Amino acid sequence: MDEAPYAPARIRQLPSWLLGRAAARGHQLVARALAEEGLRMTHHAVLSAIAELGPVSQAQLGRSLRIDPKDIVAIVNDLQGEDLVTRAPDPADRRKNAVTVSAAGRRRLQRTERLSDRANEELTAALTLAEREQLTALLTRLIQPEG
Amino acid sequence: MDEAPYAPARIRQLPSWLLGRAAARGHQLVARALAEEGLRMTHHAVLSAIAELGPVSQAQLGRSLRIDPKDIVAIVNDLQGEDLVTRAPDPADRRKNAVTVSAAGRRRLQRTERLSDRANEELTAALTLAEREQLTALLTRLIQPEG
DNA sequence: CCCATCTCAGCTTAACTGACATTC
DNA sequence: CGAATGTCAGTTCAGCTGAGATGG
Repeated sequence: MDEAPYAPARIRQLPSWLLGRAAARGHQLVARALAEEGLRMTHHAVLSAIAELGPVSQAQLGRSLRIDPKDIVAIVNDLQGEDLVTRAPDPADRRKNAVTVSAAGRRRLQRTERLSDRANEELTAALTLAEREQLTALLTRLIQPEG
Repeated sequence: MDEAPYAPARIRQLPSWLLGRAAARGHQLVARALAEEGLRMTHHAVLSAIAELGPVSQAQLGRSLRIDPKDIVAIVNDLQGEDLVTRAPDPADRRKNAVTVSAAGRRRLQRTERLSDRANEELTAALTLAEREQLTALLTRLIQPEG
């Protein structure tokens, strides 16, 4: 019974299943690496986006990263609690918050980016450089709403 | 401020991030499709694996699908509660349960497989057939422990 | 004795739903 | 008025940890 084949053929071919397993492995690798700096994967992504997009509204952050804007609230709360970002009312549109990375945030980001890069390198260790680029391109098209 | 570029470049290139977003989209599509038949994605995968691997132990199911054997317990409980599978002690090794799909399980599986296939087709609609095969191959190698 | 299998209780993260006040 | 933004409370699913009982 235990000599059964490696993986059931039906399931093994489903993109949704493969994506789920691969994402789980990736999340595990990256999350463990980032835990060293006390950030979760989503927090690191949001912090990185804030650093890159300059003063940015929370709604815009959600659209950029395809994260529910409601979840951005809690994440920015956490980042602000560690003084990694600042949240100020946008003078031009008082509904919005202008979120900006702090100096401490940039320093932390520098370290977490190194850890994240290393974990992603480990995740794709089985692939050649060209294959990694292929994978990136395919996944990017997969998550675009419009082809 | 809201004219910021589509996605932050730093994050957009990380395999772990792309996998997470793509998996989230795939899970949403498939889960909603399967909800029509009252099965969750993991339940459908386990049911499919049981049907394919014949009488199989829970530990073997976990290894095949890369699911924690402890989570298999609850899933098989649910499937058994709906009479989709039977769980009998393995006479050859009394530690094990021999899990088998029932007639009702096969009927349900037939319907959920159609729904699942349709959702996966929708998930990969932006890719050509060759690209889908490429993606499947790359992801498969990504989740293999060895090379 | 060591190892594998199964079960249980509980936790964490990520993502989602619904409702609501504020502002454009 | 309708639409967008931000906040709050609660829910679901997947995956994980630790502990323990049984059997090979």
